[in-house]
Amino acid sequence: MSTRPKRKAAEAALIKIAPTPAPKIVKRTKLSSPPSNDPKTQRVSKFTSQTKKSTSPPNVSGKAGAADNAEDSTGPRYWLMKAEPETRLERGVDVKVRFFIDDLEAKKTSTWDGVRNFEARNIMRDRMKLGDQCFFYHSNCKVPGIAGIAEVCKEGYPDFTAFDSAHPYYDPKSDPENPKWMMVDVKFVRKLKRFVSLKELQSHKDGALKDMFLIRRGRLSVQPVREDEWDFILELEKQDSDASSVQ
DNA sequence: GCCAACGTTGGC
DNA sequence: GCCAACGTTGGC
Repeated sequence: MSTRPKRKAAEAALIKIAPTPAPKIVKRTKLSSPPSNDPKTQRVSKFTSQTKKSTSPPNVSGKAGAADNAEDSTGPRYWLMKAEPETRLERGVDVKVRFFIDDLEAKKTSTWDGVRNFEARNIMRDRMKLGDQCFFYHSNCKVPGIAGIAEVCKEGYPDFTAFDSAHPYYDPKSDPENPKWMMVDVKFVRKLKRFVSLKELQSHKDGALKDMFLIRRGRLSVQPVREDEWDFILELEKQDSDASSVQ
């Protein structure tokens, strides 16, 4: 997270956090993801975009856009969350926000902190529900792509890393009384049998994945995945990588 | 490391 | 509320 809020700073966070003051929040598990945009962008789709459980209020702000996935009321809903598996320097300092599928597997669950983009925040705050399935995507690395699957195990709540001035994802504009940033917790489900790279996904950009958010608007760090896209990608997973392309 | 795309900020 | 300047994301 850190400045760029991207993904998983969590770990880093942990690392750093631990030592830091962060008092109130005890639980930080860690992970984070990136941020992204805001409300205006959203588009409602034909699917309904409402969240299903009535739990959450319709936020005005946002729904995520895109075609949204599934979100609707029934059935499982799907998302894609980006994590950065490689270390990244910020202002010359290793911010240690790196987080990848093996880290989640080892930890079992993690916070998805560090997202500093309104649209992504709105998705986590309003639309991600317990049990929703998420592709765990590796970004900003040599071979970007989908590495595994996670599941939402705690719905939106304040991202406490924003309150900690010692944390790389600190945001002075967010305070506990009026949190600006939200996160969810996810748990490890499984790694894909083989890594499905962005390149491979892009090879279907004129076909089954032509509307996929990742392809159309790559920058959003937490984004919806339609059920048909989800299923298609799981079918790709079953094929030989050779068959398709990409490694 | 480059750079295009795009989100955010802030003046007006 | 528009829009230009600026900053970030993230693939390559």
